[in-house]
Amino acid sequence: MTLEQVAKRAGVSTATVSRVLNNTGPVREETRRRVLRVAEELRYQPNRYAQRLAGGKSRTLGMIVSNIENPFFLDIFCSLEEAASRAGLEVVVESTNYEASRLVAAVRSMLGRRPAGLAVIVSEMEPRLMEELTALDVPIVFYDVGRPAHNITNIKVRYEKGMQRTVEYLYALGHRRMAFVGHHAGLGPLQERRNTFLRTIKSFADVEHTTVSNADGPEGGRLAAHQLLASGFRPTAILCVNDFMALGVMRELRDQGFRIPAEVSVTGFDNIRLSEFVYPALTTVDIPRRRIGRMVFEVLVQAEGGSGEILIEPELLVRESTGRAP
Amino acid sequence: MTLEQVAKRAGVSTATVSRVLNNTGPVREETRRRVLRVAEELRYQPNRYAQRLAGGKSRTLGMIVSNIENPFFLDIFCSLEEAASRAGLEVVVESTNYEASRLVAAVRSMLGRRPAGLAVIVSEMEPRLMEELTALDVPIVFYDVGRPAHNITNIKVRYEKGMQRTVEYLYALGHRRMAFVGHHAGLGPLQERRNTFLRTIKSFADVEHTTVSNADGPEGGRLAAHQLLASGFRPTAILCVNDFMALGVMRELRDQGFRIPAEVSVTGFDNIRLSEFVYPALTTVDIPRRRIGRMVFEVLVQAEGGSGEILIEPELLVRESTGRAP
DNA sequence: TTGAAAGCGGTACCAG
DNA sequence: CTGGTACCGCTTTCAA
Repeated sequence: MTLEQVAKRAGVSTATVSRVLNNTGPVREETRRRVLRVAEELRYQPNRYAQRLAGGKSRTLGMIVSNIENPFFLDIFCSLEEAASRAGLEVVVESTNYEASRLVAAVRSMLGRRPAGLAVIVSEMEPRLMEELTALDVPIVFYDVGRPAHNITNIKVRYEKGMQRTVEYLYALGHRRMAFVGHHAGLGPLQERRNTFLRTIKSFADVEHTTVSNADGPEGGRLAAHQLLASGFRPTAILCVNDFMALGVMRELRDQGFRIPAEVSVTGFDNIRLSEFVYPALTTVDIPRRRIGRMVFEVLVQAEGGSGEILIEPELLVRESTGRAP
Repeated sequence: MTLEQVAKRAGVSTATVSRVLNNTGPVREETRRRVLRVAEELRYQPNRYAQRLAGGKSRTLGMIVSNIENPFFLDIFCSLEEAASRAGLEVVVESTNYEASRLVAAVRSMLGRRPAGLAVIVSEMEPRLMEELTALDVPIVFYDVGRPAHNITNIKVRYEKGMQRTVEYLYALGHRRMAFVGHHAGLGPLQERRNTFLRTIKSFADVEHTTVSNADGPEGGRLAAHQLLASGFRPTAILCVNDFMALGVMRELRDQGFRIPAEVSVTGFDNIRLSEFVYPALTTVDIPRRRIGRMVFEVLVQAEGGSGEILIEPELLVRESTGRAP
């Protein structure tokens, strides 16, 4: 089913059909009706590829995330998508599973779509990618990775601040043996988080500590906790790099008979919606994902790029999974 | 950056560039190298729209789901995506939020992409949509809704069976006051589930029961439970239409001081991965989402459509959220 | 082994 | 108001 067939059947030119379908340019009311009717009858659906090719300006935003199954990323995607669709834009996502090679492939693939903007919300990075992207004139937003540059704006969360607050809070509750559970310790931003933990903890001379790492997600969290406990270390508090992993950590603790928070306190990071539904409700650090999604939209579409850095202040949320050290 | 620019710079025709980039047709080794080098230098990225338009056969699958934030749908998407990308296909998703109008829009939008196949994993339906789709020659898979037809295959879960098992199980544990928590009670498949509950329960003459409905998701589950308890009815078991809502139901029960399962038993449906990480681990009915994702792929791509019905047998998984009636 | 050129299905400008 | 037509950027014959 093509525009031409519709045109033929309606006895008009393709130009006219295009005009009525897109409400562009004047068309006699009667003609309009006729075309509309035929298009309806034929169940005509414009070929999007032809449309884009001919059309010029792009109507799609690209978004690359590390792990779409982690609600943190999913939430950002959903709010971006919401804002975008309100403006008549579509957003296509791709998930890299934290692999730099997939990130490169994803970026190339997105670029092939000639997007109106690109959001790169990932933890992995490939140095040459930065150069490549810097040269482009597509508006880009990075989260966590990258540096501001022409047409590139960065969104960064003051992770240290959240971490610091958390450690101080736990310390005040009497905790002196803490562990950090993370994932992909080799990737820049994630390594940095681990280091932040280490740095923070060292300012308290009398705190024993350790860190473990496993896959992102509840299962990874569970395995990490398992490793941790198997090592013989007995933390009274476990700080997780994100809520998603914290879910698994709590499960493993319970399976091994530890009460939360009576015997072990657990904290997360992100404040995914699930975190207040689990039991005990998770003490965590809020990162305003919906706000981030909207920001991404604004930077990409309304500011049409710009450049610079946006800092987000995370906020400690005390709930039920933490308490006085035993 | 276009093919032509690459061609010009490499001193060859666009045809040749196309050949080397796609590895189609013979090209002298030296020419190939030169073209490749230039393409690299120019960071050439083919325009996907032009490619598709010229190319002919589609390399994309469309998938429409009711609520991408519900892990049930997300899991199916991820496994389909996995299978597809292994075969060099991409899949684009759209989420309807259970609105029939959005379903219609989503289908049209997908059709505009001239997909190689379309998966419609939703609970809402629009009668005229069925006709429209039946006329098409695109392979289609429905889950939950629709009827088999030419090029249309249906995947259905024997919901009654799972429900029956669950009720029997709870009955055997002594439960005589049960409630069903659902969402979108007006939509066919969901209404059917509620009815299944009602039908099943009626075969046990001495069971008091009721049903409530709210939005899909933990928050909806919480609100539903709130309503339920506010009504004065005191169920000893609450059966949820899915795990996602069950999370919220459990939270509300606890907030109101009920112990699970000592005072109230809770069951879910789907067996999303989260269900074994929450506390208490959720008794639920397994629906093999990854298998469904793979099936969708096979039907769409390998069988290139076909038609018929695929039945899936769900299985009760007893975990910690259910126990003897108090 | 390579190039010229005809589409693919639209959009939009220019005449009429 | 409407039609003719030149692209958009790539793939794919068909000849050379």
